[in-house]
Amino acid sequence: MSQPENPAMSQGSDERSWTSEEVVETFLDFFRSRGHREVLSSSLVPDNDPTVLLTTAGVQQFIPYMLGRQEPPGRRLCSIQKCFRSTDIDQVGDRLHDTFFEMLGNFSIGDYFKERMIPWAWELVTTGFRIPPERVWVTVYPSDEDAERLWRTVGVPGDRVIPDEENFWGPPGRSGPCGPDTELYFDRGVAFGCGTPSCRPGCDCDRFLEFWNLVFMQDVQDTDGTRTPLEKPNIDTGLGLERITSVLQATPSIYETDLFLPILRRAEQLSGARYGADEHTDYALRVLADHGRAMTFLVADGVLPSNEGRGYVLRRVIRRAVRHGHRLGLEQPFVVDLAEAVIERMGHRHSTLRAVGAHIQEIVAVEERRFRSTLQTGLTMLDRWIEEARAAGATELPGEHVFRLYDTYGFPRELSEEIIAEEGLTVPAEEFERAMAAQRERSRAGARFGVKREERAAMDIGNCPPTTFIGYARLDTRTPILAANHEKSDVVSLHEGQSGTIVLAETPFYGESGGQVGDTGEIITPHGRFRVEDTQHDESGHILHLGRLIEGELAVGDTVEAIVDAARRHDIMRHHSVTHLLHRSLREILGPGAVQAGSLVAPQVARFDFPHGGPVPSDRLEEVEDVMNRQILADLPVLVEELPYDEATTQGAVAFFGEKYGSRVRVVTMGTFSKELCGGTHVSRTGELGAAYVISEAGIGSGMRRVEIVAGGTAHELTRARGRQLRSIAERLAAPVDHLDERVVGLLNELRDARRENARLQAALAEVGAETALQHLRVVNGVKLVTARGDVQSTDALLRLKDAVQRQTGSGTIIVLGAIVDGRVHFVASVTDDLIRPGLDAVVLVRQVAAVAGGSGGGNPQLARAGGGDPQKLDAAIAHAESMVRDALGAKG
RNA sequence: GGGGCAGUGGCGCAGCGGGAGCGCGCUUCCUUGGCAUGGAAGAGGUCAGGGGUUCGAUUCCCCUCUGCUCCA
Repeated sequence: MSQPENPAMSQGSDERSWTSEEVVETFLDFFRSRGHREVLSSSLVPDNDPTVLLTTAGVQQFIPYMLGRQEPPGRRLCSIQKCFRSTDIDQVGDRLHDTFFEMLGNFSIGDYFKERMIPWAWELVTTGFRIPPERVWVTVYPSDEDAERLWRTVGVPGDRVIPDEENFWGPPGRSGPCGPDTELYFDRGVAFGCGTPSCRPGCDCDRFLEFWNLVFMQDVQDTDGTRTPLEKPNIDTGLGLERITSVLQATPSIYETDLFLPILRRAEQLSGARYGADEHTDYALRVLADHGRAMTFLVADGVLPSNEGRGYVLRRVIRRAVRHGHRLGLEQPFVVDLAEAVIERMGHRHSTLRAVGAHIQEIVAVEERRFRSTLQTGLTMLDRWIEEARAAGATELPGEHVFRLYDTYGFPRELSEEIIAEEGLTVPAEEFERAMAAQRERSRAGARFGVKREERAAMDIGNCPPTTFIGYARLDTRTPILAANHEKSDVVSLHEGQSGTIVLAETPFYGESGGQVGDTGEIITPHGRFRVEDTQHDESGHILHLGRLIEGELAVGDTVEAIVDAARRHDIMRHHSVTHLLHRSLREILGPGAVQAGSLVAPQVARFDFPHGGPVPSDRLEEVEDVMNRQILADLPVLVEELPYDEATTQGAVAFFGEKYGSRVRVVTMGTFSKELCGGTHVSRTGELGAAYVISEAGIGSGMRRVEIVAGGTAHELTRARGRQLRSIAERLAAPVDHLDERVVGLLNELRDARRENARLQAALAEVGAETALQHLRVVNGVKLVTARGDVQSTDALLRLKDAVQRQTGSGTIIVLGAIVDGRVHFVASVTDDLIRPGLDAVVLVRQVAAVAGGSGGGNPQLARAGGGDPQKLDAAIAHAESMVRDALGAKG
C-alpha cells in the first residue's frame, strides 16, 4: 500500500510502527495512570447472564455493577475483553467482518462522566496514539448537546462533529440502562472513499472507519419504554483492538495487522496460496485467519462443538474453516496447524491458550475429521445427481436436492452450488429458499413454548431486595412474605386453591441452579398453608417459590414458617455430591476431556453430560463406579468454603461455565479427590452416599454422552429391584442365580439347534407331502395340474411343499395347494412361465381360490399366495381351483 | 426444544408389500515350488426393538433406542 495512507508517515512526526502489544499497553497505561483498575477479560461464555450466547462487549461483565446489584472492585475500571459476534459469521471473509475480536474499554461506575471522558478520549487518540487530529471525525446523538460542546472545546471543528440518530445505546432487553453515545471515526483518505459530496462518517464506503464508541449510560428504561435519568450515570467505551491497530499500522484492513498476519501466513504456507494474488483465495485466507482465532478462543473458554447454542456456533466456525481450506486445495487436515499458529501468536497475552493448547487441538481435529466425512458422503450424492441430470439432458439440478444435502447431511450449500456450476449446471436459488422456509415453518409449527419462565418474567418484584439464601445450613426459618403473584400479576393476598409465586425475605429453599432442581416444601402462614412445588431464581437475585395455597389465606407481610421437604432435599444433596465424584472419576478413567457439559441433579437420579467420542464400554463404566465407590467407602469429608475467585482457581478448583463470577465463590472439596466451584448443596461426608451406580450411558448428540447415576436410597431401591428381577428369572428358568448365564447360553443353543432341526424336518416332510400331493396330478389339455391339500404347520412349509412338487413335474405345471396354519387358511399357487398368459397366472388363480374361503391374496404371475377366511371351506376352495383351471384351459381350446 | 435422514451377514452397501441379496472379508478345496492372483464350494442374518395396517411387512404407519444433520 502507498505511503500517504499511514497517518504517522503522512504526519511525518513519528515514523515508528506500532505493534498491537504497544497499542494495548498504551491504552492500559493511559487509563491506569488515571485511576482505573484493570480487570481481566471475562470468559467468552457469559457467566452472569444465561440469556446471552457469547460475550459481545466489554461492558457485559460490568452490568451488575452498573445496576447496583453487585459491588464493583472499583469505580474506574478498564479491560481488554475477548468478544465474539456470531451474527455476521456468514459474511466473514470480506475485509470488514470478523467474529472474534478484542475490545479495549474503560468504564466509569457512577464516577466520572462526559466532561472527563471526551477530553481523555481526544488526548489518548491524538497524543497517546498520535493520530493526526485532522483525520478524526466524531458522531454524536442529535440531542446530546453536551457531547457536541465538549468535542468543540477539545478542538474538533464543527464540520467534523456529525449528528447521527443511530448513536443511542439501547437497553440490552426490554428494560435497563441506556443512553446516547458518541463515536470516533478515522478518515482513511479520499482515496478510500466513494467520492460523493455527502460522504462522511456512517457512509457505506471504506473512507471512514469507526474505531471507538463512547456510551453515556444516563437513563434507565422501564418495561413500558419511559426513561428516567440515572442518579449516577456511567461510562462504557469500546475501542476495537483490531481496528485501532489497523489504523496505526496503516493496513488496508484488519487482516494485515500483526494480530492476523502470522495466522494468515500460516494459512498461506499450508495451502501454498499467496495473499494478495487473487480475491477468491484472499477471501478464503481471511476466513481461515478469523475462524482460526475464533475456534481457538471458543474451545479455550470451554465451548465444544455441538448442535445447539454456542457449541453450534463453534461447529459452524470450524466447518467454514475446513470448507474454505478445501477451496484452497487443502486436502489434508489442517485446522490443528491453524490453532497452533493462533496459540503461538496470542499465547503470551492469553496464557490459557498455552495451558489448554493440546485440548484445543484435539477438539478441532475431531470436528474437522467428522466434517470431512460428511463432505465425502455429500460429494458422492452430488456426483450421482449430476450424472442423472446429464443423462436426462437437464441443465439444472432441483433446489430441493441441494437443500436436502444441506439440511439432512450438513453439506454446505455454497459448495454444492460451486460443484454444480463447475459441471456447467445451475440450481434455481428460489427453490432452495423455498425449501428452507418450509423447513423453518415446520420447525416453528412443532415448537411449544415453556409457560413457567414466561409467568416468572411477568412478575414485577423489582422493588424487593434480593432474597437471602440460608438453605446451606438450615431447612426451615421464620421470615416475612415480601411479594406474591397470581396469574402474572402482583397481588397482596392469595386465597385457598389459588396457584401463585411468593418471594420471602430469606429462604431455606434452593432455587434451581447449576443443574440442581429447586426445592419443594411448605410455607405455613398464620392462616394457611402454601405448598411449594418448585423454586426458581429470577434475574434480579430473588428466589421465587412457585406453588399453590392449599389451605386458608396468605397475605404479603405475613410472617411465615418456610419448611423445605427435608427427605427430598437430602436425596438431592446426595445426588449432587455423587455428581462431583462422578465428574472426577470420569476424568480419571476417560481422560481430561470428560468435562462437565451439563447436569441435572434430582432426588431420584443425577444426570451428567460430557463430551466423548463414542459409547463408553461397560467395563470402563464399571471402573468409574469403582472409583466413585472407593471414595464413598473412604468417607471423605466434604468441605465447603468461600474464597476469592482468583484464589479458588489457582488452587486448582475445576471451574464450570456458568458459575458466578462474583468476588467470592463457593468451593466444594471432597478430601483430596475433588475440588469444584459449586453453588449447590452437599452432604457433609461422602459416606452418606451409601453407594453409587451408573444406571445408563447414552449418546445425546454427536460427541456428547450422558451418564445417569443413582446414590443413597435410590441406589438401594435399584439393587433391590434388580435382585428381585434376577430371582424371578432364576425361578422361571429353574436355575440358581449364579448359573443363570450358562443356563441362558444353553437355552439359546438349544433354541438354535431346534430351529435348524425343524427346518430339516420341514424339508423332509415337504418331500413326503409332495408324494401325496402328486397323487392328485392330472393332465388337462397337456397341462400338468396339481391341486391338493397339504398337511403342513407353516406357510413356509407350504411353499417348500410346492417346490418339492414342482421339482417332480417340471415345466407346463400349475399347482394350487392349500393348508390350515394356526387355524387360518393359506394357499399358494404357481404357474410355470410357459403357461402364463392373460387371464391365467398365479395371482388370478390364488385370488379366486381364496375368495371361495373368504380371503384374498397376491404375488407375481409365477407364484402367488393368499390366506384368511373360513377353514371349513378349504376343500371346497381346492375343488374350485381345479374346475377353474379346467375352464381357463378349456376356453382356450 | 422442533424438523429431516439412516439402522439389512464381520465391514461397506443394494432391495422396499409376496421365497433375504451384492462387494470385500472368513472357511475349505483346486491352480502354484512359495506368494500375489485366478477358479470352485461353503459358513454366517429374530432385515435395531416393540406395536399397528394387511391374506401377507425387511418393505407402509406409530412409538422407543442408536447414529448423522439442519434450525432456534
